[in-house]
Order: sequence, then C-alpha cells, then structure tokens
Amino acid sequence: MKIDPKSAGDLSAQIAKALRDAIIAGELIVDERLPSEAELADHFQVSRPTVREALKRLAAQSLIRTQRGAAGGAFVNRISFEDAYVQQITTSTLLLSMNEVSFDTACEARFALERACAPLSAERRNADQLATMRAEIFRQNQPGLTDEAFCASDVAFHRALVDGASNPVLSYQLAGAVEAMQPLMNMITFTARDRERIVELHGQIADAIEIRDAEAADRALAELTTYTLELGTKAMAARDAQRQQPK
Amino acid sequence: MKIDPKSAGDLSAQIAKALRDAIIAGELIVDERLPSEAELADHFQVSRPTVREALKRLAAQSLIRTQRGAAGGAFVNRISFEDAYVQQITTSTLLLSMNEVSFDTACEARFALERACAPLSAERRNADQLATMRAEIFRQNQPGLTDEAFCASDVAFHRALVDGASNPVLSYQLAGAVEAMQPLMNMITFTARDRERIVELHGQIADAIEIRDAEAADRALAELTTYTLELGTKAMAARDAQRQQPK
DNA sequence: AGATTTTATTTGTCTGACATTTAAAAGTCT
DNA sequence: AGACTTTTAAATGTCAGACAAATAAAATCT
Repeated sequence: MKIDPKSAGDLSAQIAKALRDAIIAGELIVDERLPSEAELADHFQVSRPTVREALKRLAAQSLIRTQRGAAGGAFVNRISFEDAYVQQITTSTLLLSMNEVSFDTACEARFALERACAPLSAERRNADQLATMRAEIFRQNQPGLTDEAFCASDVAFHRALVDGASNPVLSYQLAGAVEAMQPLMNMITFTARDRERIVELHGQIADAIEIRDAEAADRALAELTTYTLELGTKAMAARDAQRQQPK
Repeated sequence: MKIDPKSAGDLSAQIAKALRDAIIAGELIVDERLPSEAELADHFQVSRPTVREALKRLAAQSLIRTQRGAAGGAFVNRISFEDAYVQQITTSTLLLSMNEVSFDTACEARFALERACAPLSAERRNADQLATMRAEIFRQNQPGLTDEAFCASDVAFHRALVDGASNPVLSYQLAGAVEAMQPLMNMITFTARDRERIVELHGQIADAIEIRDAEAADRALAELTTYTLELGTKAMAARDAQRQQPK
C-alpha cells in the first residue's frame, strides 16, 4: 500500500514523506486512524523511535494529531484555518527576516494584496469589522503609545479590513503578508506627524468602507502605500547612515 | 538561556517550541550551530530520543538542517523561497481539500490576489515571462490535451503572470493561492468551447501585458474570473445532480 | 442495572548500545 | 617541508528493550 523507495534522506524523512503523500492523495482521510507505531515500525521494517520521528515531523505540519491510551493513536488531522494561519505567519516572518527582503518589496506585496481585498470588504463588511477598525483608529490616536503598540494596532486594523471581505481563504493568505511585515514596520520610528497622517488615512479607509465606496477605499489605500514606502525609505536611509558612522 | 516552562504538550513539543522561539527571536542566527543532541538532552534534562523528536519537528518546518559527522550537528536554516513555496502549497492544498471551501470562495480569493499582481506585471514583465505565457497558450490550444494537463498549463500561465511582477514575496504568496486551486479546477470537465473561451481570455491578458496596458489586463482578468466562476457553478451543479441519482 | 475494578492497548520517555559519516589530527613517505 | 594516507574522535542515524502514564473497554462487584 505505501512502501518506501530507496531514495533520499534519513528513514524518518522517507517514512514521513510516504505518509504525507498518502494523506495528500486522499488515501488516508480526515480523522482516520493510522496504524499504531509498532505496526508502522513492523510495516516499514524500522524501529519504533524512527517511526516516532517521522510522526513528529507530520505533527509539526499539523497533518496528524496523537492521542494516548487504549483507543489512541495518530489520526489524520483536519487542518484548521487557525493552524494554517500560525504556520504561514512563522514561515513568512522567517522568510522575510532571513532573506534580506527589502522593505519596499515586502511593502509593495502587502499593499497590493490588501488592495485586492478592499473592494470586497467595501461590499460585504459587517458592523463588527467596521467597529474594530474604528476602535483601532481610536487606539492609534492615544498619546504615549509605543511604536510597537502602534504597529500592533496597525496590523489589527488591516486584519479587520481584510476580514471584511468575508473570504476565509483571502484572510488566510493575507495573514502571512500582513503579520510578516510587522518586524519590518517595527524598525520605523514614527514621529507624531507620521502617526497623524497614518491615522488620517486609516480614517479615510474606514469612511469609505462604511459607505461601501470601493473606489474611495482604493484611493486611500494607494495613498497609504505611497506614504508607508516613503517612511520606509527614510528609516532605511537613517539606519544606513548610522551604520556608517556609529560614533 | 532557553529554559522550558511547565506548560502544554509533550516534552518534545515544548523543546521544539523553545528552540523555535529562540530562532524567531533572533537568539539563534542563520547557520549557527545548535548544541549537540547530547548537550541539548543534558540542558533540558531529557533523553536524546526526546531531543531528536523535537529537532525533527523543526526540520519538518525547514527551521534547521542537520549534518552528520565530526563537525556536524543541527544548524539554523535560512528558509529559501523554494522551501517556503512547497510548505505553503501543501498547507494550502490540504486546507482547501479538508475544509469544504466552496469553489466560489477559493476562486474569488485566487483571482482577487492575481488581479493585484496584474498592474505590476504589466509594468515590469520581461520577455521571458511573456514568452512563457505565449507558450502556455499555445500548449492550451493543442487538441487531445487532457483536462489535467490543461489545468497544469493554466497554472503555469498564471504563475508566469504573477512572476512578471518581479516581486518574490508576491510570487510566494500567490503560489499557495494558485496551486492550491488546481485540485478544485481538476474537478471541472472542460468542453472544447470552454477551452476556446479561456484561451481567448488568456490571449487578451498576454496582449495587454505585452503592451503594458494594466487596465486591459485587469478587464480580461475580470472576465476570466466571471467565466471561471460560471464553469465552477455548472460543474458543481452537475456533480450534485449525479450524487443524488447515481444510477 | 449501575458503579467500580481490572486489563489491555497505545503513546510518551528513558537507557544503552552500535552503525555511519565526516572533519580534523596523527602519521608516513618522498 | 610538503603531500598523501591512516587513524581518531565527534556527531548524527538507528536499533532493542524496557517502563510510565493515559485511556477505553471488559470484567467484576454491589
């Protein structure tokens, strides 16, 4: 049924791949119980620790869950949107932080995707999502807010905007793009004037979403894109200058 | 430095989390060598197999790579865009196939994101990407092509379109959305007329991209969206009808 | 019948050992 | 001295066997 060809990597990686392929191909369906570790060890002709390493690999991808006890075992897991979120966010965050992705590139991607959501959000947003946007704008106006808290609120605002599209697939895809930007955004020091301008644009977006005006929302988002790129350019220039003369 | 609070899950999950957090926080930087398994076991006061399970979890997420031998060990891995692609695609694919996401929802998300790329692609596409799009259109015109091959070519066409934006972050994000749709698209049986219409729209998109006309590209993509949604609705209706009377 | 105890199954963890790989150290020859 | 070969040590990969802990089902008792 699922053999193990002599190919690449350690045994646990090969076994994990065989099981993963079986799940993707639908040979193992959701909530189905895998054979016990002992049975798998026997089937693949390896020891139980090796099987366990393979199973832990799958568990790390949320492909299976395990349960102890008599009727326990490893079960094919239905990947929830929550699971997928957190995986996407950690992957995206590390991808950006480890690959010298420029602020511009990441920023462009984020806002391009977000503008794809805006028309849908203008059409479908409910009162809750609008209220969240307003609440985050209010928070962003509080004096004494740290830059990090300001950024976190910014993320919350934009997530509410994205969620307004009422499309879980879009929300999932955007989660990575928006959240992964946060570390980069945190490198920016916001002046009072910067914040004022951002909050103003957030207000314009919320207004447009409220009256379901897709075009106005897009215009405001476009302006926010431009402004954020400017801030990023300034911040990077300042950082580079400091790097050359660190006295 | 990195202790292990009494909290949730098995030991290997806790240890994996501790190490993962250290990597995300930047305490362990790219290409840095982790302590050996024996040292980690000693540090966390667990046995070596438990440490190994934790490391395999991290390896499954491409967070570390391991090397055997004298100067071997586990090293913090620089996640490549390639690694991130395949992870995103498997996660997205399973997410869609396991959660009864409607064709409409997935399709809407995919084309919304793709339309976000189109203006950038019109502006920046190079000759290579345009040639790929033309080649795939040519392939799609071949008679006798299976539905699966047609879909695969469709994916290749759209990936070329996305890659035209020359933004690796966008390409990465879109990879999940486009590829994950393929199993759903494969449920559609394309008539000759369907294909003709799709290829015609692909041609319009390529023409628009060639002359760098962002608006024309958007219009064609919008039409393709509508048409694909229609096909999906028809296919789902046909499938449901067959399900009720499977004689 | 219902509550309690026992039992069997399964994952979680540990110990100790050996195999394999690999780089560096030691040794050897020219 | 320098280049080649051999040895060694360190690390991961794998195995075997054992016990602990959880848990559901079966058996037992009231």
